[in-house]
Amino acid sequence: MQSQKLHRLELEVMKVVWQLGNATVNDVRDALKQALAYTSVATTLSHLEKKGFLTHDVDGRTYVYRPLIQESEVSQSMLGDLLERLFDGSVERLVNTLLETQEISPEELERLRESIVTYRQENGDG
Amino acid sequence: MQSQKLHRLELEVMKVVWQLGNATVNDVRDALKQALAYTSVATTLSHLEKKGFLTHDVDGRTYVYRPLIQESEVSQSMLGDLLERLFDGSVERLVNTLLETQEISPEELERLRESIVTYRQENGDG
DNA sequence: ATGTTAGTATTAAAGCTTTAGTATATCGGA
DNA sequence: TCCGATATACTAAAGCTTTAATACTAACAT
Repeated sequence: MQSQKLHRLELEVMKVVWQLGNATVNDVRDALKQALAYTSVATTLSHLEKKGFLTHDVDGRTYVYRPLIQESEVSQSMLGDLLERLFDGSVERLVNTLLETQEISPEELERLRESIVTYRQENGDG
Repeated sequence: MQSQKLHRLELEVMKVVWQLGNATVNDVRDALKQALAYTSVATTLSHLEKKGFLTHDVDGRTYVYRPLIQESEVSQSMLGDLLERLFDGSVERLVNTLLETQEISPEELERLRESIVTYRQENGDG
């Protein structure tokens, strides 16, 4: 697996496949918000397979694609990339930017705090 | 200002200009890690100016570029975009991904916790 | 058997960023 | 004044993703 970075359309297509578990061209096409020609979707799936993100099984004439990489791996990779490029690797700066710009409910803030505390405990406090 | 999303090279160039406050083509060229022809940097600066991210003053024959947009605006915009596209807008999922994948020191974890608590207090606790 | 339909394979156009060559202008020194 | 150096302007090639047309193939209904 190379870069684990996906472009806009590639990511949207992968999201559908992740969601459905496996998917044909038509499955993906139907699930996409964006209206695309059948062949556009097929080409994108081919690309993703060539890049190693997907593979397919054959069902009659039809290819049934399934992921070879987890959504979490891609999310981690792309988030890590943005962290470096935009925030010079500073998690603190990134999180503070989120706090400043996103509307976060008190409940979610509390869960965030708990996540951090839990994580801190699990990984040795000092 | 349109999309506030910058591509790889555009972002690297803007980072230099933000850092220096203002910059000539040579200033940017010297500061970039990547070796590029003078004209490549000049073209990129022109593009950024056409897109409204920069403007320039004239000093003799030389253009001195300066930002028209703050780094924080771009960071916010691009992070928000990733949040939507990768985490369906869930700050919690994004932050948990950071906790799982990034090496965060106990000190930084503590500062993160404090940021969240402070932010929660400032915005009405429930 | 055969024609229609529904797949995939192949090819490439369109649209974008990156990269840089060439042309042109101007400043400054001999 | 004239030449070299250095600056921008203009143009476009290279490399990439997105998009889709066309060609090809096989299944299935009649």
